[in-house]
Amino acid sequence: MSYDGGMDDRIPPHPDVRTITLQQVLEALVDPVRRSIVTRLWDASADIRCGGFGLTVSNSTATHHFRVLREAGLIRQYYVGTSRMNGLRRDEFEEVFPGLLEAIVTADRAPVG
Amino acid sequence: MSYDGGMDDRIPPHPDVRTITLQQVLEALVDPVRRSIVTRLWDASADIRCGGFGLTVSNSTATHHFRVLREAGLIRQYYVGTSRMNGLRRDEFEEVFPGLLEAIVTADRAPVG
DNA sequence: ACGAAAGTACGACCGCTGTCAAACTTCGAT
DNA sequence: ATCGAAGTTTGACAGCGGTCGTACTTTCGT
Repeated sequence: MSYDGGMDDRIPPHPDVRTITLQQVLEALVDPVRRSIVTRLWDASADIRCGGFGLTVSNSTATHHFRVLREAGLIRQYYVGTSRMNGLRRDEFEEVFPGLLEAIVTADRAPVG
Repeated sequence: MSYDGGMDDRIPPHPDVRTITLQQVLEALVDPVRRSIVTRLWDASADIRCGGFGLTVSNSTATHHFRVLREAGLIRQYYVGTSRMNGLRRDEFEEVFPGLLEAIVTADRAPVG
């Protein structure tokens, strides 16, 4: 079974959720920019295009961050026109690493008590 | 109030648990060696001295890892003779970042289903 | 008092990663 | 057909972080 949302050959394949390693996930989430992306997606009711996050880094750097998140199995990407959409693989992820994403998102939102 | 276990001036001060940042915690836990230390302490019923982990790195590297964990607020260190003991600051940590440590330890233990 | 045990401190090295600029691609609208 | 919008790719660069060896400190046991 495939885990790619749409069959758009412009997007490299998404990893099967069972091949995700904690190492990759932590390497992805240790970066503040990438963590902000995940947190935004966690709160969002709909998928968000790359340009819609208002990231403070250059386009090429943003592309890099999204790729790391995709390869870590955290987000799913697909094209709509010229926009690359990003969605959190929330439920799949929960099955493999229960509680992890929620704990990190919660921790990220509440830096001070 | 102080958070140092014993007043041994050989040990640098431990951070107050309220000053811990998620950034520091993730930077600490992204390293496999340090994660193995935390997992061992999570499972252990008693504190463990630095040499008791059987780390595959040199002594100076091990010292470095323990310092990162201490400064991130994850472990508490104190001397017993010439042995530096390490204990997980589990309950304090749970108050600040609920569910985080358990999620990571669980994820680390079950890489494959 | 002496030596071994357990770590620490200090530099040095090296690979990895986040960053950017510049050139390119692909699609949509005019 | 052309132009702009949205991202990607490539290459380069800089800084950080894990690693080690060596020298040092402190404590315990004899």
